[in-house]
Amino acid sequence: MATSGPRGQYAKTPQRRQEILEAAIEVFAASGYRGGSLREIADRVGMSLAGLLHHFSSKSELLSGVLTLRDEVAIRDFGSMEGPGEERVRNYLRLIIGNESERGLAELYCILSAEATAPDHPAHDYFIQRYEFVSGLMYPAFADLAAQGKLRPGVDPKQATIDLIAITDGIQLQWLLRPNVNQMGESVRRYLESVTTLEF
Amino acid sequence: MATSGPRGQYAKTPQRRQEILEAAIEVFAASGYRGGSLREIADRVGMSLAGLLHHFSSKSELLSGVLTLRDEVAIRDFGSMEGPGEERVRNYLRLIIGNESERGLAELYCILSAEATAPDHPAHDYFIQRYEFVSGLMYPAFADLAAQGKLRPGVDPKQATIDLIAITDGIQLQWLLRPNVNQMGESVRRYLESVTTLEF
DNA sequence: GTCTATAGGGGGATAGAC
DNA sequence: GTCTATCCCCCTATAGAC
Repeated sequence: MATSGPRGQYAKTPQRRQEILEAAIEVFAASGYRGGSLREIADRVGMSLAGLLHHFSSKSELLSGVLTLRDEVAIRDFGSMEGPGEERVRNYLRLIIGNESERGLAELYCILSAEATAPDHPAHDYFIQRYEFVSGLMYPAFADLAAQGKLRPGVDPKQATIDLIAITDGIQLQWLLRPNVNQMGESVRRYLESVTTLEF
Repeated sequence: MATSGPRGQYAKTPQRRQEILEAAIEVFAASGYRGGSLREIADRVGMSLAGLLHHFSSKSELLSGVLTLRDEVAIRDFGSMEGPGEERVRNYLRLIIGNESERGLAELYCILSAEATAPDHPAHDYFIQRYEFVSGLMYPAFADLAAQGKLRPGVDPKQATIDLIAITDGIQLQWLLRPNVNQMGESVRRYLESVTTLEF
């Protein structure tokens, strides 16, 4: 066993793995997990199906790789996880507005989360945990705003967390179906202004 | 040509068609259009694949049948399309609350609408038109409420229409993934109370 | 109206050469 | 690390008997 440095389990060809993951994101975004095929992903990256399966030993493992990669990027983009409530909600809105220029990413989460409502879907547990993660990030933010008197009267932090996530997911679906009709950030901004006394 | 009575184009075995459509709803709800198979639908209704294809000549035609059937039911359930704004938003909320006891239906629309964001999906145009239909139903309701001074200051009827649909779709997805966490009607009710001066 | 049989394609995954 | 060849499964759809 070599020392667990950069030549560990996944040191074979990090670059190749990255290419495969990016192609997989495109294909899964367009056709979902069920509808997307490993052959098409392999074609896009210019290799054979068997070659791809050398790097990811099964379709579901490739999906795991995609989700892990996206989590790393998203967590980095979000910025601080420790700041005050106001900073977090502003970071959230900034992230949603940023997604307006990444249609493929919105497509990916839209189709995967819908597929993953089926209990036997390989990403079922992932999406449940993802909701818990986002809730666990935003609920304290709203609770902090409440403590500072920055929530409007009658607004419950727990409900606000649920509804913020709902309007985010819903506007994303709507944006994908009718790209011309609205901008995602506007709906999320309106929602945040409707539950807080802040301006965004 | 017979007179266009009950023995028209689709009079062969209306009951058989109905059974097939109901099985198709279950299968498409669980696995989506791409993931659902005609064989499984045929099995559920206790007939062969070829037998099924005698009633619906292709998979996409079966999907059309499902969507048409659901539209008929939904339009009937919604009630009056002509009443004042207040009645319409109340009908909308009532419909959403009613859906809480029809999980299969929520699953169906959730997965099909996500799949249908792909331009080549057989239900792509259907879901675009569906958004236009619902918008065309609810925008006049909010506009009427605005004219009666029943919208809160700063609320735009057009934006309210978009956000109402967004929160509805989003809370549905969330409900499917974590059924224990919330009730769909509550989020929609909260939204309606946040944009109007009415009580629900 | 329903069936069996079959065509014809695409899917994920493995074996083994290089 | 990448390939070709192959296995076996499931898919939609059609042909034709009953």
